[in-house]
Amino acid sequence: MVRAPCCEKTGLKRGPWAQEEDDILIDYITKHGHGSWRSLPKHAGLLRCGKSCRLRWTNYLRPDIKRGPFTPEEEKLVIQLHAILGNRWAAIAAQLPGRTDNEIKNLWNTHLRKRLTSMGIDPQTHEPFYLEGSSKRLPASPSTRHMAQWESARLEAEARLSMESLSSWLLKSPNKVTNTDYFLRVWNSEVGESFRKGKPVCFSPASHATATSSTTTEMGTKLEHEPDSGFSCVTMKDDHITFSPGVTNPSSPGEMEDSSDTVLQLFFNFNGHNDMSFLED
DNA sequence: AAGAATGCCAACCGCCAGAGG
DNA sequence: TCCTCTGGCGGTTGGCATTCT
Repeated sequence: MVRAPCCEKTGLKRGPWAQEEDDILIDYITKHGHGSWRSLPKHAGLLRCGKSCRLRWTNYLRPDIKRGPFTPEEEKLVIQLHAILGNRWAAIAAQLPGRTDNEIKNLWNTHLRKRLTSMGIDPQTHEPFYLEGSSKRLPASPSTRHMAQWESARLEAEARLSMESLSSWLLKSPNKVTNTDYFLRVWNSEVGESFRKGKPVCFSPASHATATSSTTTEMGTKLEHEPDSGFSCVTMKDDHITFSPGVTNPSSPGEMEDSSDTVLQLFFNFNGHNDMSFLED
C-alpha cells in the first residue's frame, strides 16, 4: 500500500515564503482560525500545501513566538532538558515559552552540541567522553579532562536542582507528562542511578513521593516495554508504581544481570495531590 | 579579490500515532 | 478490525551569509 501524498504537488509553490504569502496566511488564520490545514491553502488562496502552511505558521508566524537569540538561561535549560529527554525537541520546546522545536533543534545542532563536544562532554549521554581502548577510559587530554570534570560537576549540581523542582514541574505540566516521560526522568535521576547500583533508594522531591527498592514476583498490569531506557516492565497500582530493570542497559556490564526479580517501586503520597491522572496519557 | 569552506536556519521529507468512518 | 486522513514529530537538506585561505 502506498501512502497518498499530503497534497497535490503539481502547481504548488515550494521554498522560502514571500512576504505577501505570510500576510495572506496571517490574515486568514486571524479571521478564520486554521481549521483543517489541508483545506486552508485553497480557502486562503495560497499555492502551498497544507503542511507547508502549518509549518510556516507554527515555526515562524505564530504571534506568541519569541524571536531573537537564546539567552544563556534558555541555553542552560535546553542542555538540562536534553540530558533528561534526549532529542525530543517538542517536549523540550514545551518548557521554553515562545520557542519552537525547530528552533531548539537548530540551536542544539549548530551551537550546543559543538560546545559540549569541545568541553569533552558527549552530547548524547551528557557524560565526559573517553579515549577508545583505554581500560580506565580517561578523557582525551588533561585540559579537556579538567573542563570535562568541571562541566560534569556543574551538570551534577544542576541535576540536583532539577530534582528539587521535579514534582512541581510534573504538576505544572499535566498534559505533557506521559508515563514514559516520568519513568525516564526517574530512571535518569539519582533514584535510577542508585537503583541500577542495587542500592535502596529514597526519593522525596518536595516531599511529594517516596521510593524504595524491594523484591516482588507479582507484576500486575504491564504498561510499558522500554528496552532502550533500561527498564523492561512497568506496573501501576493504586498508590504506587513498579518498574523492573530486567537485564537491559545496566550501568556496568553484568551489574544487573541477576536482578530481574528486583524492582523499583515508587510510592506516591502526594500531599494534597492525590489525583494521579497526570501520569496517564 | 575570489573561490572554497563552513555556519546557520527555514523548509522539507518521511514516519508515526490517533481519530474517525 | 481495517483503512484512510490528519497533524505532529525528528531528521535532513538547500541555499544564503559569513569566514577562511
